Amino acid sequence: MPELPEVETVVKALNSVLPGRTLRAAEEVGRLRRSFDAKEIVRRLRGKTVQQVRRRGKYIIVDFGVEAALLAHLGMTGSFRLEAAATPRRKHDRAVLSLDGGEELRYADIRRFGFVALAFLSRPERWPEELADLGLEPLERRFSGGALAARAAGLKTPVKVFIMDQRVTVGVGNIYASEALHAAGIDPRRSAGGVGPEEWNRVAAEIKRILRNAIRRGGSSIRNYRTVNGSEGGFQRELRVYGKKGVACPACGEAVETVRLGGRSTFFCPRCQT
DNA sequence: CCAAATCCCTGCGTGC
DNA sequence: TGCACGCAGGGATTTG
Repeated sequence: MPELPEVETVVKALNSVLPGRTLRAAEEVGRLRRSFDAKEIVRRLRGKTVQQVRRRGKYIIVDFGVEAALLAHLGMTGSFRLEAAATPRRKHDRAVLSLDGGEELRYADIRRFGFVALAFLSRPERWPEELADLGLEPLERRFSGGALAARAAGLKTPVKVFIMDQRVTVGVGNIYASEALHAAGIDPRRSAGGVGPEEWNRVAAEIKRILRNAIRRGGSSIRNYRTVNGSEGGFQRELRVYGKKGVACPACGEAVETVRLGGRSTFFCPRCQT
């Protein structure tokens, strides 16, 4: 399931192939969470050339150097492929963008939790308005233990739910939240408001370290995640608690336990997370 | 205002 | 082999 490292990997791959390519046509093949309005996309972007591909949290923005841009979210099972137009389409392809040179950028999404849609930039290089409420980028300098502590003050919300809240920190999803709290030695069930300053420093540092490490590995391929060329990431081999219920904690040997927080399965070691 | 619950969607693993 | 069922979860929406 795509979180920040997976989205970052996809953005890097798109950036190596899309800039300089011109949009010729768009076609909706299946419904998504948001409408892929092919007619309107063509009206605003046909003949326009991709300038760059960016990321904000788990959202992908394709810039054409004009007010209109494409905004995409991979949801749980979204993926992009760049293929020759003659290559047969696949069962779960939902949206197709035809480019110059006889190639198509195809968006596939088994469960339709993601989307590709038109978005508008108040001015070039700014973010679409619908991303205004997003929180700090965890790999930027401003993201720190102090910033997390300030936002968490007085909150009863479980710390794991808190660090997954996209209004606080972007890009941390269910896998990396469990992994970061394990590395930081914090019990995911504790209330965010009760976590101490030094503990927040550890949480922030571990989020940064784990996300960077996962980006180096090309993300984690759990279930359906694939990068643009169809290959899998490698970070899933380094997961220490996620998906490991009953397995010995790599740090202390205690069996990993699971609990539901915020409606999501959460994995933790009852001995080394306190 | 906040937090918890529900929904969306499809594939996969399990039990019978 | 087939079928019912539970589970996976990011984010929007609904409910309490």
